[in-house]
Amino acid sequence: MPELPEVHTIAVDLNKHLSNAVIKSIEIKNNFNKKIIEVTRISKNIVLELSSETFLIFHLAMTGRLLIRKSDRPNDDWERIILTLAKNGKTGQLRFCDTRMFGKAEVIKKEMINKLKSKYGPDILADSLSPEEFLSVLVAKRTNIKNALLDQSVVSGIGNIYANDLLWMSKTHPLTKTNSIKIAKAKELLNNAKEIIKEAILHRGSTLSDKMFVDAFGKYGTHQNYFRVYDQRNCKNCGTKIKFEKINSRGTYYCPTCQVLKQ
DNA sequence: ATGTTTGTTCCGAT
DNA sequence: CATCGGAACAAACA
Repeated sequence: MPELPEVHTIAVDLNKHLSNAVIKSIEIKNNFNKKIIEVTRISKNIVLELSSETFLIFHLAMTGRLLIRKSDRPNDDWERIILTLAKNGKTGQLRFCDTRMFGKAEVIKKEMINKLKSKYGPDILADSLSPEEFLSVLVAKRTNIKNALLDQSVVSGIGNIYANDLLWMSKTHPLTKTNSIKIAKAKELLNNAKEIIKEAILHRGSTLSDKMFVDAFGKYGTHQNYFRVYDQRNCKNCGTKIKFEKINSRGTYYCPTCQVLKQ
C-alpha cells in the first residue's frame, strides 16, 4: 500500500523521465468488462449506459463521429478513442473520431446523470413540453429568439441549422426579442421545431459540404437536400434573395420579406 | 492567406 | 450578483 514516500518516489521518477514527453495515445487494458446495457440521448449527448451504474457519455460537438466497425477494418480518419467490443461471440469496435477535437467523452457514475440533465432546458421533442412552458423558458432568456433557441439551457436540441429553418418556417425574424413573442407564435414555433427535427431524423441528419457528419455506419445524411433557408440563395416561399449575416456570431440566413422584424 | 464551420464553455463587461 | 455576448477551443477547406 503506497504511502507518501512511495508515491513521492514514483512521482519524482516519472517527472525525471517523462516531463515533456508527448502522449500519443492511451490504451485501457482489459477487465473493464462492463456491458453496454442501453444507448440513449440527453440533449446532444450520446449516453451509453454500462453495467454497475456507470455511464459513458459522448458529445460530438461539430465534427465528432461514432463508428461501428469490424476490428480488422483499416483505421478511420481522426480516431481518438477505440472501444473493442464482443457480442454473440463476435468482436467489433466503436470508434470515436473527431478532427477538431471539440467533441468530448467522459465516464460518469449514475448520480452524475441528474447533474448532466440539469444543465439542459426541456428537450424539444419531449411530449411533456407545452407551448406555455416553451414560451416561458424563451421569455426568461432576455435576448433575441435565435440566441434563445440555440441556448441548450433554455431549450435543448436545436442547433444552428435547424434554428435558421425553424425561424423561416415560422416567419419570424431571428432578432425578434423573446419577450415580444405571444402564445400563438410560441405554439407555431414549437410545432414547427418538432416537425423539422423529426423530418431531419427521418432523413438521417444533415451532411454539409465538408462531409463531416456520417451515421454510425459511415453513411451521409440527406436532410441537407431539404433545407428551407439554411445555405439557400432565394426564399422558397417568395423568391427574395436570402440575407446572410452573423447574429451572436453564428451564421444566420433569413428572408427579409417573409421574416420581418416587428416590435 | 484569410475567413468560414453542425457546439459549448469561460471570462469580461454590463 | 445575474446575465449577456463574444472569444476561444482546433482543424480542414475554399
